[in-house]
Amino acid sequence: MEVAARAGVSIKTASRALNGEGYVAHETRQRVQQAADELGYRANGMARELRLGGNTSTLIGMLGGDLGNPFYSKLASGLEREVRFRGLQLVTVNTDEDTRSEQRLTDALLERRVRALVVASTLPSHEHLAAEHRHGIPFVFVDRPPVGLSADAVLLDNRGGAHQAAAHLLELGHTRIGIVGDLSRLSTNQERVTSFGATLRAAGIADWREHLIEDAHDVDTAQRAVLDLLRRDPAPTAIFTTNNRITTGALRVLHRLPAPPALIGFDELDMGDILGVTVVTHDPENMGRQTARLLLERLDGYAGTARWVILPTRLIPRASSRRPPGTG
Amino acid sequence: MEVAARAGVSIKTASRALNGEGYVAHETRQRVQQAADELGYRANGMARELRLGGNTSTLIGMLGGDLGNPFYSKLASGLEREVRFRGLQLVTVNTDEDTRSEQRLTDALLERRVRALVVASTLPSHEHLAAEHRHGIPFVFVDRPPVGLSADAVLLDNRGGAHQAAAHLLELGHTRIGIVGDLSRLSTNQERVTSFGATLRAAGIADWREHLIEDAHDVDTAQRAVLDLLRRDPAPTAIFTTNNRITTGALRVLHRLPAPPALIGFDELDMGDILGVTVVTHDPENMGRQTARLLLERLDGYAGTARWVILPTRLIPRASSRRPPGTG
DNA sequence: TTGAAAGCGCTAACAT
DNA sequence: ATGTTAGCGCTTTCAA
Repeated sequence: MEVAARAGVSIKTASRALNGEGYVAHETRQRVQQAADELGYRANGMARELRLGGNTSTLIGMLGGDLGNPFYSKLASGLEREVRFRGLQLVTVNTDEDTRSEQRLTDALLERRVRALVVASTLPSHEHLAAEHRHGIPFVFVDRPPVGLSADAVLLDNRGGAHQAAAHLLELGHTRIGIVGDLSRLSTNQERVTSFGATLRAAGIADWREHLIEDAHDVDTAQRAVLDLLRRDPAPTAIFTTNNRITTGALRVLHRLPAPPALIGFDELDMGDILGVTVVTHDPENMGRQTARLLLERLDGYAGTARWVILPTRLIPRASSRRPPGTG
Repeated sequence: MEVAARAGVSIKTASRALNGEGYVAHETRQRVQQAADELGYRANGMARELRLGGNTSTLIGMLGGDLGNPFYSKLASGLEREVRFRGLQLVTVNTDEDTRSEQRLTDALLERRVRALVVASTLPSHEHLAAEHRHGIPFVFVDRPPVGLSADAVLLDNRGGAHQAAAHLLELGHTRIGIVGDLSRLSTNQERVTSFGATLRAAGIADWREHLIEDAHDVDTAQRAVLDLLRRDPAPTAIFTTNNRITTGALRVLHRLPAPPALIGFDELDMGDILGVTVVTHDPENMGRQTARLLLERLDGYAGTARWVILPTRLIPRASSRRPPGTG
């Protein structure tokens, strides 16, 4: 250690001084501190952890496909606040929904020995994590469940939420309802779409898939999908959008229409109340807290079977669903 | 290395096999690979980097006070996409605007030897980073400039944007204009407020500070501040909000009013066009790209003086500022 | 094609 | 109160 030399002490004494361990003469400590400052010295955390055996990291990794989405950022924020109490730090990485990226970033986090990993994955399978998981590093999956791997998860009641949305529209007399969905391979989307459809079918609407458009993954695509639905004859009198981005796209189209169809979106919107959009809402920050809870219990030694927490959703009726089927 | 033992080879051979270096017998490689799989082995990135001397990390750290804010998440996303081309990975940490947290997280990232650091700091000074910086690890400050330290930065033309907002309102005939600002210690806020005020003063409005409320850091506080302004007699006929959160708070109040004052907000809003809110906008993703550019040039060896990039802002007039001063 | 030894920066254990 | 030795898991260098 360069610092030790400059201060004229042994390497170990320098270490003691810098780490504030006892048994260092006042004057020595000062000399070391000064040398360190002059050199711009910073302890090498990697070497320390390497020496200490690897489970001293205070880093929790979180991996997500689209952490820019307010849903995930609120989730992360709830999680972060919770783990911070325990002296743990959250680092997040964004995979941009790119599978290769997700692989590489998972490796990077794991190789750097994060203490635990929170995964909001878009991958179709997580078997590549199985070995790691058996080795003891805790994973908690959020929003989307682990596949090919038994691990803790915090999920939404997607089926329940979609069911409420469908029931609400049926009650208002709608029978021709369009659905605009996200990537069809995503489990969240599948659950929302199929549950919504099942409720329609149970009400005697057998051909609900006629008005289903999926894979509208961004706002622009969603806009086009909604336009497509509206141009049909007869056009749907109501539309269900399966997430916040898609709802945004739908709003961009609908707000220009003199007599727009009814609208229900999954996920609350920042301006949902102002815009009067009926939504199926839930509490992302609470999701973060639940995630933290599972994580911390694992860190505290719980080694039982994987636990899944399913969080409730709630329908908030607002103006956008009050438009009766006749108006369109 | 446990794997080596299990495969019955030397530790070095195992290393070679796993890293795909040449000169390993086919059969040996397979044996090693199998042993690794069975053991759930994962290379220890810390040990590798330690051995390699420390500048092999592919991690870029980004530190922000409120990465959940769409402004920062868009910025991060622009940055991420850019560095990914270079095989670099972005990890972000959120300090929740907490000074102690910011300190600790900076240390954590630096101790883990990230390759470079992007800082959206809320600290009043960054002198503690000076030594580090001299040591060669590149910093790029975004949104808020470095203080007590000479480093690259990507900033917004806050003064210009605020000036445009003020000029726009003056042109429309407003003379009693409320301002709701963020934390007064933040340089961004100071620039926006003082520039806005200077433009008013130049137009003969000397008492503009009468209608200034600062430190409205979250949506709720902003709501209360706007209500406070509106209850005054005479109330302002227009309001300028210095960031997206505050604008959101203002909208919550104004949208319920029969004859709301005019409104201009700094930062674009997700639903800005739908809601018809006049804003001073800019391009956060581009900010991320510019940040990446400065960063990568440093990584490529540029060692010249610090460079500041100031990005333009643009006024988008929409319905919310078309409300004339007489209406309120 | 494989292996042995040394050392990256650090700290625990044991001297002194 | 301070120093020495060993070793964390890896890779580089040199040898076999």
